Amino acid sequence: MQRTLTTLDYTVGEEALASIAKALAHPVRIRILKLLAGETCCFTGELTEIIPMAQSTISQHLKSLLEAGLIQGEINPPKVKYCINRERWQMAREQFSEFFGSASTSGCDCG
Amino acid sequence: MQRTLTTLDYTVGEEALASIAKALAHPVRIRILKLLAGETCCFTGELTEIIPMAQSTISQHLKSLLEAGLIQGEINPPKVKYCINRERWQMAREQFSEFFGSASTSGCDCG
DNA sequence: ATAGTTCATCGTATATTTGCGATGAACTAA
DNA sequence: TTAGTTCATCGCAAATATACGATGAACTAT
Repeated sequence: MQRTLTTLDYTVGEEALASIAKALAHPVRIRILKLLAGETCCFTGELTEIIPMAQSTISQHLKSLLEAGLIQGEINPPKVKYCINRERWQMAREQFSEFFGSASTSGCDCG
Repeated sequence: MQRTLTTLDYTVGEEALASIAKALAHPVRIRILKLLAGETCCFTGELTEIIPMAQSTISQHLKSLLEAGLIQGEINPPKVKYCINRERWQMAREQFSEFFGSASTSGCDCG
């Protein structure tokens, strides 16, 4: 959107974390990732059979996961194999871990 | 939206994780959380001074963080103090940790 | 060549998110 | 009472997200 008058510039870390979080912000994408993560190896469009959603919709979700870098695909005609991008997955894991670890454990008098 | 014909029912965990991820899906909310997390104690609407955004916009972001349970507020007239909800924060941390830990580390032949 | 399979992309409709200014509620200070 | 402060909420506009069916690209099999 970016209609903010004073251009707010975020750090790379802030952008990155928000970007990954956005990719995780829909339950069906969580499910897809869990399915892919559970496989010893790759997975394919059996997703279409498992998940009761239009094929185009699933393809769209896969695209957003791809763009977030959380998964990767390999065209394997006539199919396409998708799997977790282990490297990025690990990075994401660390980013979240660091983020959640940043809060001081000392309580506050709120609430 | 929910225009899916076959009602897709997600698990509680899927919904919960997606819900928290949604709250983290905007860089300004990441920044707000980092600010709150960095304080030894609570924080207030100095956010409005630190972050170059309309007061109403910040208030809206705070609301979504509240609804996600990640922060809590205490009315302290004429101000309002916000702080991290340590309990929910810890829960979120564990949920993400578990989620990211679920992927088998064995590589795949994709990509 | 013809038909079938698998998948991405386009176009469309609707819902949600994001941002702002304006207003009002709640309280304090004078 | 009258101002002033702090914050939430409303109403609006624009951008994104979500879902679908339809179509097309790429490849296989016959």
